[in-house]
Amino acid sequence: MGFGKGHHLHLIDGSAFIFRAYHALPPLTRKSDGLPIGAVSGFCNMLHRYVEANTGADAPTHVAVIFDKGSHTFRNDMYDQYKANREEMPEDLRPQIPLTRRATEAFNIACKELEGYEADDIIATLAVQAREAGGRVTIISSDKDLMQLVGGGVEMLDAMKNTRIDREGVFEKFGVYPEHVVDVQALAGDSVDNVPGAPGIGIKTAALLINEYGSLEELLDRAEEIKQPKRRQTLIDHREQIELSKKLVTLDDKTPIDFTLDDLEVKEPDPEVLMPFLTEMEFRTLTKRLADQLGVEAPVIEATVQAPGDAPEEPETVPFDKATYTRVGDRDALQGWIEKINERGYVAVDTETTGLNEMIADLVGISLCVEAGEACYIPLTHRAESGEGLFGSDELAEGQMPLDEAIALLKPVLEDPAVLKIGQNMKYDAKIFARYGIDVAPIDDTMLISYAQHAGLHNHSMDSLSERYLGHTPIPIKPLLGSGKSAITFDKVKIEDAVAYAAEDADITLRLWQTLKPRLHVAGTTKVYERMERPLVPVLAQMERHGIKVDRDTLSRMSNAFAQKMAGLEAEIHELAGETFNVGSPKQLGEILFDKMGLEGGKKGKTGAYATGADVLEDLATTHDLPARVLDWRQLSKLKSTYTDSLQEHINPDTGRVHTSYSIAGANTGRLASTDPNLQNIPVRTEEGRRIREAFVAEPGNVLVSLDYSQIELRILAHIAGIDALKEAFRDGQDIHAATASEMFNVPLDEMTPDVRRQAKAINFGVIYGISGFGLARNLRIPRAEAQGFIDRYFERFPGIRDYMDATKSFAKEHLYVETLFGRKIHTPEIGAKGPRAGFAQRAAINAPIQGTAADIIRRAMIRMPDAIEGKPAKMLLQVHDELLFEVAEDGVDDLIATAREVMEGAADPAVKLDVPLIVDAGRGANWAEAH
DNA sequence: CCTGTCACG
DNA sequence: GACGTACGTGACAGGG
Repeated sequence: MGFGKGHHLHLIDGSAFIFRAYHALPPLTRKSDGLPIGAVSGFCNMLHRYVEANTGADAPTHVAVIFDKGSHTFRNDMYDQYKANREEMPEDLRPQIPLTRRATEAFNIACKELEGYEADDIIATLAVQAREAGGRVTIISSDKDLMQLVGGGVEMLDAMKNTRIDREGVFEKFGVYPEHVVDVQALAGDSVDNVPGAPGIGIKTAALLINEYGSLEELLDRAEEIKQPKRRQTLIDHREQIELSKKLVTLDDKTPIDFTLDDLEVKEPDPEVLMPFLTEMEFRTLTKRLADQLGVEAPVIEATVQAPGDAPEEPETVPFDKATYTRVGDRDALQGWIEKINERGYVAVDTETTGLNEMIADLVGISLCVEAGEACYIPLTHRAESGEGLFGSDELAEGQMPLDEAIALLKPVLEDPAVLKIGQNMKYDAKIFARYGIDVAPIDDTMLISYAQHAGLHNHSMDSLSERYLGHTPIPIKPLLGSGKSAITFDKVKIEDAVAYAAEDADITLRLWQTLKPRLHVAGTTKVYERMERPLVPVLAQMERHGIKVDRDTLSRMSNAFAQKMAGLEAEIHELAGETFNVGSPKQLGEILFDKMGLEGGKKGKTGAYATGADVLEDLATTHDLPARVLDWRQLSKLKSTYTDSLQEHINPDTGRVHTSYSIAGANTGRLASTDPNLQNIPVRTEEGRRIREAFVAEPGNVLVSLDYSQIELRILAHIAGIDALKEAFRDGQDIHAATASEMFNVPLDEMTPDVRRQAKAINFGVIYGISGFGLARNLRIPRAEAQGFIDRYFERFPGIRDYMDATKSFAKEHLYVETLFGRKIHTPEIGAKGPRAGFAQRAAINAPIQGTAADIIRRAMIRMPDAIEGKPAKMLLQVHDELLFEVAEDGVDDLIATAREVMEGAADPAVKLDVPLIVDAGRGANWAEAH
């Protein structure tokens, strides 16, 4: 007999249960592996309580838990801003979503969802069907959007407050009966779902109007009759928006569900299914309680003990074994993996490519891992082994699915907001995927998770993390690719070998994630990771992909000019030396200078060679021509080889631009590092070098705009050390070095000489670096005693600086790390060292919070920048520690400068309230030399 | 592969 | 009292 009179259907709003459970409980994790499990635990308890409470006379005959599915629904097609202001799902909730489905099934309760529809629509469909069949319906939810369904046997139940809502209850809430709820909602809008409604009209006014005119349509048709002029105009002006709002809030009660009410009949839980699930989740109390109630033996849950603090975990229970890795060669196999991934809610991903430069390298294959030891490799463009000839075959190897097909299948998962993609250095993989039209999100990155908790302790490469935390040495790539001239690219690797290598990388990545992610919390750097490391990945990927235009002809002309000058200098040098030798060889040069010419001051280093650094040559240059020529030659040689020659090699043939790569976890202090090429050390200090920046240009119709923080590290020092005199000088906008000099030497500002100012400037910088008399003496080329005198006077005038330095050193000694204002931790394991290393470690500890805080601030600015400049004709191209470089359409320059400056100057807010203002200077021009 | 040198903040 | 010493990076050339 089908559902009908006398039957009672309960419809549970699954998402509401999940969020309530998530927010009600602390972030519990599963003991054995650290999987976040709090929401699942709360969800199960709520289900259990629900079952217990519904066994009496009024028990339902049918029940289902309804979930949302997919983030894109028909409402997004109508209105792209629908629910656009929703906050992203919390990171630790995401992997729990699939588990709540399993929990529902484990309790033997029907669990329903439908792609492209919200849970509310399915609830509406079922409620209407049940009502028409003559049955009763209780919707267990407090969502006001569902109130339009109430009436004719349909009621709502707020499980938290245990209150039932009938027609009168709806009237209390909305001022209208259920049939007019959508009219009121259409007018009032909904800020939670981002439904616009009519501006200035809330629920009260909306109900008043609907009650007066009878319906929304009537109201809109007769809007002219409304007496209040403002209200009248609003309704006339926003008619379309109101009608759209009504469509958005109206539930679809005709969703194409593939089951009937009869499928939802209440069933007893099956202990054979429920117990194993609860055991797997390691819910001790609930397992025991339900075992008692169901009259079965409670299964034993191993009491695993989590390793304390930072001690390495117990060795992995699942050994690494390449035999467990599978090769995915066709559509069906890949679809199987995608199902597994969707079920899990997370997946470790790794790409194999033809090279290390992600702007050029092509995709060769993809590996996936969902569980320790369960990984696969999808070969895509491996070449067939060549029968003869020296060059590999151009033919594709057998047994690979077409690249396009794999991309099309994987795109929805890799872009699914409900599936977390885990990688080691995800920026690389994300850039590769971006070139194939996939925008990978959301992500986690094991390299950054490690960096956020262990900067300064060890590096964060997969090899060292695997050794350290998994006790496993990954398969080296060298034997597969060879080295030197005979090296091959990954597409020439035998697929069999590639499976073992690539799948293992994904396997390791997943295990590292399981091990390291829960420890972020222990280290207290979760916020650092989530707000300052991970969000930077897409921002940098975008900047790197965009690149900066570099004019080859300019560089080439400079190279030629440098070569000519160098040849001239070389001839002179040989002439002066009386013989020819390699000017570029410090060893040969040393012998010429100190042995042959017999100059004074030759010091041999630990290798036995004379030191010939710039400082040595500069001393000699006062009395001899040869070292002076060598200094000139060296400068030109540096400019030519490092810049004018090699930058040309880095111009990408496809884009005509230079694409650097930033390493996020490269510098211990939180700074970025730029490689291949390094665009953070383009010359600027000498006129000759600065001209290289003329080759960095904007596209026609655009200009380059440079914004840089003025004296950011000194400002941070003033704040952290609490130096009132410095803070005031900054607040008054004074020349800080002159102000320092005035304070130190009792010279009025208007009598300041450039030389006194220069000395104060050197001291200011010295302080940031952890000043020493020797270092300052060398920098200023003054006697050491004099330098020490300066430092003593400085500390006398600014005693807070010495206090800061002492406090930082003792903090480092006690904790073995120091911290930035934003909570970034930089470990200082050498702080207790004896001998010369002690000094190094102490100065690094003093410098790290200052340099690191500045790095944090510009990171925060960069993370906010894409949203701030969205829609503007501007692109962020480069970061140089305290500078951001943009390429901007000519008519958008002023706007960009205003916007970007606001973001940069406000980047510390609201996390940290600085006592000194942050000031950003701006410049613009056709090239980087002009803009800087 | 290591060292010295030098470019940047 | 002696010991070395400014902080953080990356690229290139020479030389084993």
